[in-house]
Amino acid sequence: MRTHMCGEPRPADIGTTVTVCGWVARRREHGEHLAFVDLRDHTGLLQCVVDGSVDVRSEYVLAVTGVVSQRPEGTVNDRLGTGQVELTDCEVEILSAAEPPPFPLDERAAEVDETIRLRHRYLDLRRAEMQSNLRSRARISSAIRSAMDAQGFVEVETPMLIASTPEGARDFVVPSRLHPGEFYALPQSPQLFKQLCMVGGVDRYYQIARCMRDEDLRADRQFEFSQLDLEMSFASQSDVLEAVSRAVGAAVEAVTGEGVGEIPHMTWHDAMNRFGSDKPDVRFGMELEDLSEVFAETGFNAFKADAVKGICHKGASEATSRNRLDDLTEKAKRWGAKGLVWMRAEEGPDGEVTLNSPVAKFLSPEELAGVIETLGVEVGDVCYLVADRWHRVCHVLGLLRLELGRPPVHEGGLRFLWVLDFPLFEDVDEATGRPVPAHHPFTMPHPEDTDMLSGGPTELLGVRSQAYDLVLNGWELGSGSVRIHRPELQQQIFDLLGISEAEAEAKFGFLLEAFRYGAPPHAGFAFGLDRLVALLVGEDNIREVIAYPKTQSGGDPLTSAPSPVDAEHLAELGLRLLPRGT
RNA sequence: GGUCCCGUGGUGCAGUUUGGAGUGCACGCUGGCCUGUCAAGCCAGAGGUCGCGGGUUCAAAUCCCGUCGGGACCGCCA
Repeated sequence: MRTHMCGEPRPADIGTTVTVCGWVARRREHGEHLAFVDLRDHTGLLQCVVDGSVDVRSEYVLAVTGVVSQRPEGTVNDRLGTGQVELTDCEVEILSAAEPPPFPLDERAAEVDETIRLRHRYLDLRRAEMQSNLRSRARISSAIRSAMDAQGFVEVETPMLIASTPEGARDFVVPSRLHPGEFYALPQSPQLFKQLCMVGGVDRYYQIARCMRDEDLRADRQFEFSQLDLEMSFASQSDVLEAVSRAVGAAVEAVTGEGVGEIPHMTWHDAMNRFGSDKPDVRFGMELEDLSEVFAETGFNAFKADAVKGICHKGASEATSRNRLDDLTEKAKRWGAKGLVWMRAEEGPDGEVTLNSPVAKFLSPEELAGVIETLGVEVGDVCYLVADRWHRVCHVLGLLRLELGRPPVHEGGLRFLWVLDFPLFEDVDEATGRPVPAHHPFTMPHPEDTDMLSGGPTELLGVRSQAYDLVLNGWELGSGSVRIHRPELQQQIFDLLGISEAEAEAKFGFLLEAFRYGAPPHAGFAFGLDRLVALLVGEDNIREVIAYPKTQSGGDPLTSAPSPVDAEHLAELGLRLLPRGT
C-alpha cells in the first residue's frame, strides 16, 4: 500500500514517485490553486503540495502518491526531517474520513486535561511524544530480554490465577465458577513460583512479569505494572547485582546510546544517615550533617534528643519568605517531627556569619559556631535542624531535602545506586515483642549478624539482611534478596516472627515442602519496568509510558472500567452484592 | 481512611477575593478570500446545564453545604 514512510523522503529521493500513508496533521490552504497537507505517521511529517480542490480535514487517513521534489528556495523547513523536500503532483486517496479531534494532537496536548487524553487514548497515542515513549519502552524490553538471554536466563511464564495469601499488598481477587465461594488471586509478584523454579533446576529464571496490587495509585504506581523478575541458583548477592546491572545497562544504552558504568554501592545506614532516605536522590548534595556532638551538652530542651541533624540550603535566604518557613515547619510536623528549627545566615558587624533564628537566644555561641562549621554555613544560606530519634530525624530531613533541592525529572543525569545491607527487621512490635520483617520472611540474614538473631530487640534491629535495592534518581526501581534455602534457619526466622508451624504450613507449605527435596542456594531481584522507562524518557509519571493506564481512582475513562456485572453472572459465581455503603 | 489543589463553548485560560445580563482572550470548528505556507494569513459565523444537587439572597460562575470527576501527597504498597 505504501512505498515509503512519511518521515523518510530525503533529497536523495528527488524525482522518484512514492506512495505514503498517514493522518492529516495539518492543512494550509492558499486558494484554489495551492494547499499544503502535512501527512503524519510515526516516523514524521511529509508536506504534500495539492490544489485547493482536495477536501481533506485534520486526521483524515490518506494514501498520497506523488513525486519527491526539492522545495523552492526559501521554503526549506529545518525543523522537519523531510524539510528539504515535498511531495508534488499528488494523487490523494481518502482511506478514512475523520471527525475533528477533541483535543490538539501536537505538543499542546501536554496541557490538556489527562482524563480527556485517556478517554481518547487512541488519539493521544498518535502524538509524537507518546509514539516515542511506546517505542522507547519496546526497545528497553527488547534490550533487557537480550541481556538476560545472553546471561543464560530462561524466560518462564508463571500463572496469573494463583492462591491468595494474606501477606503484603492487598490482592486482586477473582471468583471461581467451578468452585463457588472460592477465589483466585492475581499475582503481586511471581515470588514463590520463581523460587520453585530454582528447586526445579531452571538455574536462572527471568520474566517481564505483570503484577497486580490493589493499593492506592500514585504518579509512580498503578494497579498493574511490569517487572523484570529474576532468580538465580548457586548465586551470591554480587552475582545478582552483576546480572541486574547488565540488564539495566542494556536498557539505558538502548535509549541513550550510552553505558551506565559501574553502579555505586551505599549501605542502607549511610543512605539514611546522609540522605534521610533508603532511596536517596544523589543528583544533588544538601546532605544531612550530624550535630549531636555540637549539642551534646545543650541547655535547649528541644535539642536534648537521641540525634540532632541539619541541612543547609545554600544561598536560599532571600528567596525563602517567613511564610515559606512556616509552611515548611508545618510540613515537617506532618512528616512526624516535633518541630523544625530554621536559621538564616546573615552578615555580622565584622563581616562574620551570624545565625538569625527564633531559637538563637537559647543556644550558646559555641553551639552556633558548631552549626556554622559543621554545615559549612555561609552568608545567605538557610539551615534547618531537627532533633528526635535518629530514624525520625533522618526521615524528616530527607523529605525536607527533597522538597528544597530536588531537580526536575529530566535534569541531573541518571544516578543509579545500589543500596545494600538493609536491616532484616523494620521494627519490633511493642505489644508482642516480635520483630516486623522489612522484606519478606525468606530473606537471608547477613552472615556476620546471624549470632544477633538470638539477642534482644536492640540486637534484632541491628541485624542486617542480604537484601538490596536498586535506586535511580530517588525512585526505588526494585529490590531483591538472597533467599533462605535451609529449613533450620527458615524455622528460626519463623519462630522469631511468631509464625507458627501450622501457619507457615498453611501459607507457604508447598514452598517449604519443595525445599525439603533439595533446594539450591538462590537469590533474586525484581525491578519496575514502568518506572525505569519513565525516568529514561524523562517523564515524572508512569502513566505517560503505559499505553492504557488507569486514573488515580483506578478507573479507565476509555472503557469505563470497572463496571457492574449482571445478576446472572454473579449467580453463576455464587456471589450476591451487599447494599452500597455496608 | 486523611490533607491539599482543580472543574467556565470542542481545547487551554481569564472572570470567583469584593454576588449585579454567559462578559473576555487564544486555539479549534463552519463558510468566504488568498499561488509558497509550515501552530500560514485576512474576513464573517456557529458553538455554554459555568461538573451535579441543595441552600443563602431581590439577584449566584462568584458565598455556604453536599456530591461526582480529575490531580498531588500522607496512610497503604511484606
